[in-house]
Amino acid sequence: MKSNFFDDVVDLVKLIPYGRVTTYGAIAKYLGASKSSRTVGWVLSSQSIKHNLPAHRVVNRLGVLSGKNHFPNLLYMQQKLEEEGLIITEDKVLNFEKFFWDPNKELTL
DNA sequence: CGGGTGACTCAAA
DNA sequence: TTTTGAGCCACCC
Repeated sequence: MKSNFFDDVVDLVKLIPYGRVTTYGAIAKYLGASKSSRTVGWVLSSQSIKHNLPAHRVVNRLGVLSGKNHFPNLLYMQQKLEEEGLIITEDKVLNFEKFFWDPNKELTL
C-alpha cells in the first residue's frame, strides 16, 4: 500500500460534486503527475467498486465516456450522468466544459 | 528483473 | 488535418 497516487485518486474522485465531471488528466495534474492519467483510469477500474467511487463522473479530456465499457453495463455510466442532470450524446458529455470540475481551480486550497 | 497493459494526453510528423 | 510515438505510474505474469 502507501501508493499515494493510488489513494489520492480515490480520495479526489470522492470529492467530485454532484452533477459535475472531471478528467483523468485533471486528477493526475492535481496530484502532480499530469502525465500519469492512465494510472488514474487504472485506479478507478481497480478501486471504483470497492470504494464506491463516482467513477461515472470521470471522463477523458474530450468529455467522452471512454470507460463506460468497464461498468456493470454499457449504459450505467450514461444513465448515472443523465440522472445528475447531464446530457450524453454519442457517449460524449454535452457542454462538457460547463460541467467540468477542475480540482486545480475549483478545489482551491 | 524484464516486458506488457491500461477507463489518458500531448507533441511531432 | 489525421495518424503515430512516447511518457508516466502501478499492477500482473
